[in-house]
Amino acid sequence: MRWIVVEHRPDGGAVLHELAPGPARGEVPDLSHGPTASVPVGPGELARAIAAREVDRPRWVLDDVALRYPPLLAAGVRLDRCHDLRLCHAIVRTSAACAQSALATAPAGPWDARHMPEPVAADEVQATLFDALDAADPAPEQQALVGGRATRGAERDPLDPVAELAAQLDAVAGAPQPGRLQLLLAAESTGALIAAEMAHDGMPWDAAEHDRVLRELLGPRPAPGARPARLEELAARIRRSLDAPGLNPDSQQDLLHALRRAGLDVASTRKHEIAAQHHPVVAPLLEYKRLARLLSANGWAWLDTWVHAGRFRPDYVVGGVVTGRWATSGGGALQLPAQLRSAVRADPGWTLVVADAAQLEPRVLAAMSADGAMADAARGADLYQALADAGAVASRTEAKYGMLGAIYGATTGVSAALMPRLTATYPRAIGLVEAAARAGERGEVVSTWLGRSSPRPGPSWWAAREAAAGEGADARDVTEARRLARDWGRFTRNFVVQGTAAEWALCWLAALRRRLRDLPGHPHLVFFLHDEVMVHTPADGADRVAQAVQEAAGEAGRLLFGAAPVEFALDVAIVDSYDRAG
DNA sequence: TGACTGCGCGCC
DNA sequence: AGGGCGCGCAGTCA
Repeated sequence: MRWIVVEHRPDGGAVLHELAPGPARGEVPDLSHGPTASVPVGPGELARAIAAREVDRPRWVLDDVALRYPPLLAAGVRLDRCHDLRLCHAIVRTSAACAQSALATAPAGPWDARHMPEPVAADEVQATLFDALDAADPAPEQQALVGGRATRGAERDPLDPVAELAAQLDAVAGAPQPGRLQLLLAAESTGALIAAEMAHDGMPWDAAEHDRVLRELLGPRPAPGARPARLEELAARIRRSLDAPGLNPDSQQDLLHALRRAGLDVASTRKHEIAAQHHPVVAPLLEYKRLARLLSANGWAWLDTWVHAGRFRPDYVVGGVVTGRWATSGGGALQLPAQLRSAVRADPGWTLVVADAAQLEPRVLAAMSADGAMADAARGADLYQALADAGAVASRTEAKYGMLGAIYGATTGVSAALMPRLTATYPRAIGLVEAAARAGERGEVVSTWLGRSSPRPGPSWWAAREAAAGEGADARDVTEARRLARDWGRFTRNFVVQGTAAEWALCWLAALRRRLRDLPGHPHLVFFLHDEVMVHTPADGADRVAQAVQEAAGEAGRLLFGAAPVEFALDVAIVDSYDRAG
């Protein structure tokens, strides 16, 4: 495979560095003698120069796909493969598998910033770097690096993408299982391409249907800042039943006082606490909270801001969550409420293929722990039912609560009570999450299957630990330190499973994207959420897309776990609108 | 006025 | 209940 590093220049041009193919299977390039050729490309010619080379489907090495790819997409250029230096740097730098590498042990630099700095002339470099770097990352090391670019030509240029790639590949090569990290870096990078492509293509969104749903539930669209009729009506009923004429039900504080004055035994305005009361205010108040939430999170203002020309374009943030899940920085795409899914509607003549992985996290746990008994249960379409049928628990509901409790770290209630039985029946699976929890309680780093590592606890965590172990420690110090330790243990317990599930999902997505590319009619991904994908496709190609989704799930399982005997079952639906799925 | 925090909600 | 998020609001403080 060809690898081409794109070095962007401040003037909008670039230099394309061709790398020599590596010795084995051509996966990793040979960087020992630098690039084999370096071709300058003028401003305005970059998209064409890249498009011309894309016919060979090289791996494009970019400093920051989120920054560089959207302009290429706008110019009609799509990339098949890439390596995102910024995202991969973050993984390699924190991975326990690369802890001894030069990249991991170096001081923080520009590649540790949340966004890559725009390229600027040398005399402006310093200010830009400081702007881009996280405030939490102290400055002294930066000065040396920045100075290095301007004055010390012999040392590594901190913004040199070829040198950065070399450092990353070197760190990965030194890991105990380099193949896993290579897969993770490839999957993360493909994710960056997909996120940009989905933002470019947009999710089909029927604004008229959205407006219809809002009118039906809230009444006509009010003037800006005014309450819709239905909410105003409910507010009046709430004021009457609490005998609080001036009450603003949007104010938690006012509401709490009014509730208590009316004799309700509540300590907060939480939904569950209110629901447990017997009082005429309960029904209208719960309805008010439900509708007020819809209005503020996904009302007309949201529609105006996020939907244009029939497309919803959230800003996906690849690697935005410590576990490797994606985040979004706008539009709230991670929480599209069920009430509005009818607005996600395929174009005329097109349809939506919606697929989600059934019980992904317990299946991932079964595979990564190589727990034979649990893998047996994970061979069918309904893992929870299989756990119940195997006799580990009494019912499907218990199985579900028990597994979620095991993965999330339940300490009380029904779920915790199921743990002894689960531990006895699935010792390897439960042992894996328990070990991750114990490691976290000790402040150690844990890692996913492919090698993404958890962050360390912060200074206050260690301080509490010190205080509890010190001479003058009292019972409160000890209790507090134990609580913090258990909290962090629950985080690391969940990290290994959620993070590995995110890796499976990334591989699924990447495998699906490659298959879609070969199908007619340009079916394309329009949505991805943790364990769920949506493809917008010409209606007559939907069956083939559904088949591709299934094949991709199988491929993802094999990529991560080899021929592991775990089935990654999917629920697949071919629908005109999202509310018809699942 | 703007930055920040906590609350409450809803998604996986 | 227990993990991970984003967002809008209200309240606080500078």
